[in-house]
Amino acid sequence: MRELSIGEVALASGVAASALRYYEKAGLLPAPPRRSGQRRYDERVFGRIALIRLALEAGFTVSEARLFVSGFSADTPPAARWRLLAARKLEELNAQMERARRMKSLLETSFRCRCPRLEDCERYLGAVKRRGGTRRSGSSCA
Amino acid sequence: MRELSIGEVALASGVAASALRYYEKAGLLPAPPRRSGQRRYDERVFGRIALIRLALEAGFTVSEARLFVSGFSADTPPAARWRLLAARKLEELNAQMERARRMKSLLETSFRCRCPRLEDCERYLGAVKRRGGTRRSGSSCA
DNA sequence: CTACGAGTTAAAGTGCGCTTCAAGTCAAGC
DNA sequence: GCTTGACTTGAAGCGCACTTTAACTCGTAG
Repeated sequence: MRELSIGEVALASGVAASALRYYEKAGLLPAPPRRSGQRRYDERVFGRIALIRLALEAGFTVSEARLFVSGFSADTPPAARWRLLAARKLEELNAQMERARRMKSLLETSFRCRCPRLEDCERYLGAVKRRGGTRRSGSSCA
Repeated sequence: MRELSIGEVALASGVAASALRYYEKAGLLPAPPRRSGQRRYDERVFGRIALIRLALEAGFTVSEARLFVSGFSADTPPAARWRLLAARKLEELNAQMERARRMKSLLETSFRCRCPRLEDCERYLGAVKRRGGTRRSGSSCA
């Protein structure tokens, strides 16, 4: 199990060294042992980093991600708060997926239609908003 | 067709008046006619606002959204750039949905498992990352 | 011994999407 | 005439997630 410098971890993970230091200060990454002042990581850090990136890219704020990874790593589990966060985030993820789905559908439709007027496609948007299908409204977007 | 003040539009749309002014300056909303200096909107603005909010909430930047709505409204259509943006955004939306799906799956699983150690669940995360299923890895997370 | 590259810190800077502020205009009501 | 409240503008401020900067310490190579 090699010991890795912050530069090596940055290179291998694709996350900048400055971001890794920032995550550490923010309580997302545990402070690794130092060799003459320099951080030495072991390979398990990659799992943690992947977890952090997934959470952040899924829309968690840094402090939400902190609670998430700390609750997740089960030392001092603040189970109640963790579950509350998880439940809230599940709803947000559903909303996010729904929005992405609607936007995709709108983009795909307007990609292939030569919709002459904004209004027509807004009517489509309205349809998308309410029913969410890829079906087309009777009135527009040939 | 009533003429609406910015305050009325803000109230009805749920978007702050300051944000509406910002959208106008940013070229997302057309500048409406003024009555003694004050903006007067008609109801069609709500469609535009919904379009803008959907795009922004789906992860478009303001300038992407500007291209999107302007290309969409078909006066001076910069079709090539529009289609390029649309294609790129479709990919991003797919990535976003995939991330949301993975995060959801992780959250749901760890919600109901009393996973004792971070590593085990990271192994699960690895499984989620590679295969993306809700299936469970042989080794962890009872 | 010197120079170099990679690391260290605290603090300041960045870009985005707004929000807030300060100072002013306008129409309506008393 | 005066006040009130909603509006106007440009400019400054904010929160977030980092990045950049400045000044410094190490270990290694020449």
